[in-house]
Amino acid sequence: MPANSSLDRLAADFYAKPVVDLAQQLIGCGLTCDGVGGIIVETEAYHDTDEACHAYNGPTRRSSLLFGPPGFAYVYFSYGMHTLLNVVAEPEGTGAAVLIRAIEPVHGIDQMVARRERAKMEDLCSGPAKLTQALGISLDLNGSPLDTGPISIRPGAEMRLRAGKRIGISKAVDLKWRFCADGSPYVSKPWI
DNA sequence: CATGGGATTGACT
DNA sequence: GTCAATCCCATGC
Repeated sequence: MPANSSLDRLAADFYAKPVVDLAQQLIGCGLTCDGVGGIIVETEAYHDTDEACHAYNGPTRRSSLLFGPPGFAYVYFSYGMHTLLNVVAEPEGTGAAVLIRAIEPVHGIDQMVARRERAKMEDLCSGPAKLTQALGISLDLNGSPLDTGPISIRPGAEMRLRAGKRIGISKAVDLKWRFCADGSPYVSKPWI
């Protein structure tokens, strides 16, 4: 099987399920961009019924992608210097996405280290903006399809999960919509 | 057209 | 624990 084949990727309809379920099922899956990546160990769910979600106020130019068909990358730019990777979830018409917060580095570690010079292994991808930097994911990948584009997600082993509150948001902070692989050292820091 | 906020990180006290 | 950096986009005049 070629390293970047689309045949073993998750099919687009895999993402057409409730976003909170998808967020848990993506833990343990493989995420790569142009062959560089690793195992997803931390995610958060966002839904248009949820105040903290960009889709909360209905489709706009930025968020309309979230209401489209599932299985696409939604790349969002924040704080003037950081890009965050999301996966569009739920059937077309529902605005929802899973934020990929951390991965365990596996493939192309040399490239990741080169892109993030001062990083140690545990810090390479332990945060949503670190991960996009290490994989070379930028805003021009916004809207790219996960089943054929440079970003790919493949099924992986099931893992023990922990759930907790989401991080870095000011609204709907009590929802337990953050998930991570239990005991992984590659998860982003603050754990409630 | 001007303004303000944000799903973060890294450096410093 | 606190704080600045810095840009896209939604909102409002």
